[in-house]
Amino acid sequence: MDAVTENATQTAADKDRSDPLRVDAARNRARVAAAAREAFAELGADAPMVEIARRAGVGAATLYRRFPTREDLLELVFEDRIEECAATIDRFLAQAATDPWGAFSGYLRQLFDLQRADRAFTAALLHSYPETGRMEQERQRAMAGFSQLVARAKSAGVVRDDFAAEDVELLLKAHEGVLTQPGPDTEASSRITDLLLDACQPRPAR
Amino acid sequence: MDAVTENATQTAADKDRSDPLRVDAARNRARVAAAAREAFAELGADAPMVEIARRAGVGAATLYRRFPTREDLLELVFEDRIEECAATIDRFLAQAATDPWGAFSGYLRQLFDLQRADRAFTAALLHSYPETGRMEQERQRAMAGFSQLVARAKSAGVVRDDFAAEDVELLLKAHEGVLTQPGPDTEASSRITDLLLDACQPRPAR
DNA sequence: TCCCAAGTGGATACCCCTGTCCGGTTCTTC
DNA sequence: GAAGAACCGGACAGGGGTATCCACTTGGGA
Repeated sequence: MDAVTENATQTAADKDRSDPLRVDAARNRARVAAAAREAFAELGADAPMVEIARRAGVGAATLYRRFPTREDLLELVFEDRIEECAATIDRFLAQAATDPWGAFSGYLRQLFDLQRADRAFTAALLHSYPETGRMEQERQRAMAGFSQLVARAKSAGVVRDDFAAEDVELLLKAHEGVLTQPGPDTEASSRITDLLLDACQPRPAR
Repeated sequence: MDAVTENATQTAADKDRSDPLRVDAARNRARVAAAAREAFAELGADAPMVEIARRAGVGAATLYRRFPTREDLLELVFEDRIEECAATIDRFLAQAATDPWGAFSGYLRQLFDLQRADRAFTAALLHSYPETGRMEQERQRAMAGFSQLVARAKSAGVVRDDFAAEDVELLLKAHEGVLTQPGPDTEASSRITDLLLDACQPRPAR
């Protein structure tokens, strides 16, 4: 664990507490966050809590004191990912004007890449958080951007008319299925990616 | 558990033993098999062994004596499913002559239906058993039949040229992903089914 | 420097699951 | 219908995970 991000970002997990953490507590909190990021990406959203504590070089109690539930930890980590999605959408929105299909497919491929790199990514995106934290906010921003991408692609006739922006959920789940099943080779992932993207295109008259 | 299938079919699990089971043992064995079928379909291939024993109204020891490993139990149950796949392929092969796309898509829809009805179905089909039991045999028969279906559909120009019969594995995994993720509604399943089938068709020139 | 609230981590209780042991029961054979 | 092999299932050991407790340590204000 070299070069740990020492800035302990205050999240919803302890938004209620007004007084700042003691320096050692803040350090441990950051370590736990980093370990969680790593463990979730590698092991999935159901990575053992003790494993996260172990990676952080911290006792289980310390972890639970700062993050009482798994959800608290997940939320912290997932915010990064969702934010990443929301951030990249802008780049592709710019592209959409001249290259609707490239923007549409490019963004989806980007999502699939993230998904492949992070075993917990799908859970992050699909887990609907009822509470309206930054998480949910960013998620909606990403969805709104994608909706525009879809609308542009549809009006250009490069995406099937009955495609809905919400279908992205379906595509992610499908890709997840390929990644999850035994033998999660990159080849299968890229193959299903191509198939799924093709499925988004207008159907040929038959 | 009414009207249990009392005929204790001898499977590979105890193919070595020559002398027949005692009647009470055979009865329990059949009960375990029925319970396993039910539990795997409902809970997935990782259904707890004790749960199966409980449903069978049998002690854990009895279950383990007859089926030392989970694989033995899975194999028994999966044989049914695979056999079902292999059996239905013939029906669609007949249809393929006059309606290549209908046969191709019909068979895949059939597979997806089975998958939806049985949470362990995908594991049954995708788990590659190295041993050449009846299981593997039937699986290859099903694959051979499907290959013919694919060949016929491709030569008729209704399935994309680069589609390989082995891609069915990919399609099943993708569908499984949609079923597995939270909110396994039938609607999502049929939506992804349509999308995946469309993806199998020849791509429009673009 | 001293003090104590904040913080820590190892120990622990509990739960769920797997797989085995063994004293008691039941089938089958003679 | 008695003997004994086959069989039964509750009890139990063991492994891994979650979450909590508590005696000890440490940071930072007075």
